[in-house]
Amino acid sequence: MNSPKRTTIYDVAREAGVAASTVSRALRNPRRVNAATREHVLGVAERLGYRPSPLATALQSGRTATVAMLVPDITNPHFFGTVRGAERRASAAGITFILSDTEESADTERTKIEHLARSVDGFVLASSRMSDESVWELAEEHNLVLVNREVRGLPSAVVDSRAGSRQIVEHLASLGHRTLVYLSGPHQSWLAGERWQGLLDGARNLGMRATRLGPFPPRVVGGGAAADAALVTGATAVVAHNDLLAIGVLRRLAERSVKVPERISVVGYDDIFGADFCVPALTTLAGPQDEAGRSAVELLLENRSRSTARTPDRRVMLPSHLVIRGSTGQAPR
Amino acid sequence: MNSPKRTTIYDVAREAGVAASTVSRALRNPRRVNAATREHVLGVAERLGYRPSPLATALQSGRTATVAMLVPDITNPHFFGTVRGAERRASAAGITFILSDTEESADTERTKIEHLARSVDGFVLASSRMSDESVWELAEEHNLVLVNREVRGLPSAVVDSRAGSRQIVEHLASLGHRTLVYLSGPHQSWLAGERWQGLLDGARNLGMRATRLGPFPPRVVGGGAAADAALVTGATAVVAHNDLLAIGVLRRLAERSVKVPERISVVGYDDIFGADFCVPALTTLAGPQDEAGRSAVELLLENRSRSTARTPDRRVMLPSHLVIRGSTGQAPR
DNA sequence: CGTGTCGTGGCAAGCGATTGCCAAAAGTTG
DNA sequence: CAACTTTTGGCAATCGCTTGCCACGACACG
Repeated sequence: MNSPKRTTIYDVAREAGVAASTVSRALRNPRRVNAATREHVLGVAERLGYRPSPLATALQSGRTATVAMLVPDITNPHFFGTVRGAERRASAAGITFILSDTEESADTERTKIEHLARSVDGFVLASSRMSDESVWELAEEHNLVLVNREVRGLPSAVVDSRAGSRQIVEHLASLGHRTLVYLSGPHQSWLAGERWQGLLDGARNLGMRATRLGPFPPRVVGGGAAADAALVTGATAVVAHNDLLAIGVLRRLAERSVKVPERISVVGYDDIFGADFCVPALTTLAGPQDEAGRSAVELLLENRSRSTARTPDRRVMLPSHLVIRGSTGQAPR
Repeated sequence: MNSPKRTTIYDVAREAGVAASTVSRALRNPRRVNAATREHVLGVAERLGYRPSPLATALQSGRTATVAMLVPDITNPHFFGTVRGAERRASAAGITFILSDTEESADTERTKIEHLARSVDGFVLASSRMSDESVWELAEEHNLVLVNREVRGLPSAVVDSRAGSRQIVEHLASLGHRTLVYLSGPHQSWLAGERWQGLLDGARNLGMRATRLGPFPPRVVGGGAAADAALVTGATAVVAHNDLLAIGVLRRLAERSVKVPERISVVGYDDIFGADFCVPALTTLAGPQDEAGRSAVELLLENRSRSTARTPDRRVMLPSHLVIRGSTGQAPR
């Protein structure tokens, strides 16, 4: 492995009979050299199979053409769409994409940022678990864009959960439900707060009663306890923090022979893979998660200007929509 | 963003009253400097919040402490486990993890490798779509480890599909099936070949008849055509290239009111998320995919020695096991 | 034909580390 | 105490590329 020597800009320069600087310019700054020279240099470069060293370029110019995305848990299907969108966008721009798992920990998040800081142009923080202050503080030093999280003055791409949550409530109300229980996600999750607020707003408007339980681990296994807890509240509808949890709930309810949706309706968030073929199929709030990832990278790219001048905080808010399936139905009477 | 100036090794050197080289040694090569000086330097470095520049280090030393993983399609749940395992392992070793999607294309694969070559210490190629020759050729120049793919003389980590496929056949035979049809995956997929061979072997041993159909796109949508094609063969059991396809088949069969497993049994591969809660739950060949990812990175790390001397080809073969669920049953008579 | 402008290309100084080589200091030995 | 070895720290080159600055020639203009 590792060829003895890769061809450098100097090899090209020598072969083409010009200075290294000219080669560099021919490559990066076309208008700075004579068209003819440029052609020639490009030809030689091609012939020699020259490939620039991203490292050297980055070291010198300060631009790494790399972005990193930090995700609390790559295992969680919730993030698949976002990761995919971000990767695609980066790749399309010829930007290297680093993916890192932060294990649901704010500390790990901070550590990784510090660690990667010099190797990337910026970070996409998906559902960051850090406090507002921490994020804000880090943003002083690093180029950050948030996904599904908002912090005063920082660029972000979020899928609207509030309006979506209100849609959920309206949907439930239209089916005759008068009470709902929200099975909350992680304590530090901004999204969980948003969702709850949206539900609360909606409930208030429609005169429904909404209660919150949890937090529960936002995974299938969390659904057991969540379902049991939900049942004792007597609510006719449960809204789970995400589809994973909702699927867990569905499973537990089936175990306990509680009919869905006859006896109780279940709603999730994210419309992950599988939400359409679990039984009953899950009513869920779908959103363009990959679009969020895409936008985030885009914002990052815009921001690459090294000016300390904060760009007018760019925020992207993406609409969500309710996908109605078999897990919601008329409230029992 | 981007603080005006990050502290460099020189800042530390000045502040500590030593030469830059000493600082470098204190950090990397402890035994090369006096313990006292070392303490002092480390203290100053700490106080100044010094963080080495991975770029500079890499440029000089040739080691980037970075690995890249190339995946045909990050969207495909099949790879989630592998990606996760690889990311975890890299992260644990303090190694930066680059993830890239090759869009099921051998060309993209090659391009990306070429592009990243200078920025990484090696590549993990998951289910590479390149020809044996291409891979072999690239391996001359780059540090490669394959996942779920074998090429003469190259290190690889694979989940055993052959033995697993035989298990599948045995299982089906024990249920009285006499014929099975394999719904094949992508043409260039090595794995598809392995699986088919395993099925064929098994069938031969047990006197069953096995036929192959396809290739089909290994996604849920591929299941429609696949199911229809399978039905006309009259086989009582279908083995789909992966769970995605199997789930698509299940769905199509349900649409056509073909009872599973009464009328026909369905088997998948991978045991992806959802395989346990689709209806009927899917019998599938499960394997430690994350283990494969983990091992691959490990092999890469071992190989980092820049010696051109090929290390004794390390291969890791991981056992798979059959998970039997509701989609397989007694053959109809 | 002198002078001012532009268009091009080269020189050389970094970017932030690592490392071979050398020399001074310290320790060892007879 | 001389001669020698070992420890320890510094100098400076190097990795491959970018870019500010300068110089040279061509061309335009009066």
